[in-house]
Amino acid sequence: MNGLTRKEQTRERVLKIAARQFRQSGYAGVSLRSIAEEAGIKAGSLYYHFDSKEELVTAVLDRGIEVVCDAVRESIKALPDDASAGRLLGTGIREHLRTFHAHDDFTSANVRIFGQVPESVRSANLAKRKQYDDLWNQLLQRSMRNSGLRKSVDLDATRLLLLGALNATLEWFDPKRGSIDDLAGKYTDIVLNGVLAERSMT
Amino acid sequence: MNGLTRKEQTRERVLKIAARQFRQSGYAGVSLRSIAEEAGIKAGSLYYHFDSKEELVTAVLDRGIEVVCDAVRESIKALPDDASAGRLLGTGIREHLRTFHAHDDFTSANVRIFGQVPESVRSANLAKRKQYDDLWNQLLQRSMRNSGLRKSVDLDATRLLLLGALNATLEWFDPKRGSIDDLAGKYTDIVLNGVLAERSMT
DNA sequence: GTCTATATGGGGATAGAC
DNA sequence: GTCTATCCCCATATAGAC
Repeated sequence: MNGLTRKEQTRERVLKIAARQFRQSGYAGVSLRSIAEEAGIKAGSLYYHFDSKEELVTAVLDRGIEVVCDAVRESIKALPDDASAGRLLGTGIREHLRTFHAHDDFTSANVRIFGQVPESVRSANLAKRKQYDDLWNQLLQRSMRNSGLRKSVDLDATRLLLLGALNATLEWFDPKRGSIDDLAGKYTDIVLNGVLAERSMT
Repeated sequence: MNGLTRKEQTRERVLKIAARQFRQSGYAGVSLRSIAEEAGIKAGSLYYHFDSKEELVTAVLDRGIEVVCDAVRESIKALPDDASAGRLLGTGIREHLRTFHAHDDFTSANVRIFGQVPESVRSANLAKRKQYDDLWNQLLQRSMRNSGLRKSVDLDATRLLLLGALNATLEWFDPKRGSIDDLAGKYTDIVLNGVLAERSMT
């Protein structure tokens, strides 16, 4: 008993398989036949669970954002009001990476195929992406308000640099060659303190 | 006269069209018919220029790396031997972004579809990717040798963070809302100096 | 260099049986 | 819930005319 009806169980199994295949082969490179085959059913049966290929890929893309957005939001809530900029950003970075790689088929499918799905699918997912961007904007503004950040840094650029770097880890990270938390620590250190031996402000 | 034979001109036109379509629709989402149609020829005629779809996409992927690798290598060569870490990294970052966005259909196609092309195509392009990674490793080691970088920073992590962030700009950068050189300056400042108001080394 | 014609196989989606 | 059967369309690649 896991609280899911049989229908929900099958839907869940299909979603996971679809995410992995979309990640590996792209949106057009995956056929409903191949998803169904791996799920142990026939292609026509998928239409009992999803109205179309577009609805199926929409569910995959949405989950890729939701899991990370929810996890980061909750981890930040648990911090004290006066948490330092380093603590805020370190927590956000670590939690993003942890959740990202714990659901890597969904998150990677999102990052990889977002730009190649039909327009209606893309715009539906864009709303969720904006929510996650907003969460990071709040995080950065809170860090700035506490006088924790240099006043000359551009918060939009910081968010874009950071999330771009974090998302890119999906393309190379291998848990056999290092832990997620080590990686989070290194990335946090670089972004907080920079790589120069002696700062050279302009 | 641009020094290209008629055959080479057509091949060049086809490559540019293919790059844009692959970027937008993914590898499997692009048909030779649609490439040919946009190029003003018939699908069968493509086989006079390329042996297969795989050979065509290989040419697109390879150029996406080559243009950037060549540009960054040349820009670094022009620097004095004792160039500072800030100057070395600033130049590399700026030149990467400039070339990346000057050939964005090729570079974006590479970033987006590398993970979804047939294995033989991917491994052929991987050799070129390694060359570019090596170039950045040299750049970072030279910066470190000049005692320009903190000894505790992990150079592999720095390279991965940086190139990940730079590549991700393809997904959002809009020249109408800011210049490439401004962006390069902001990214360079963040990576060199960090975002914290006061450094907190661990 | 590009064309037309064709071989061969796979795609999303639907209808109705069970 | 899942099946089979089917509609209609599109894919890569080749052969040979021009």
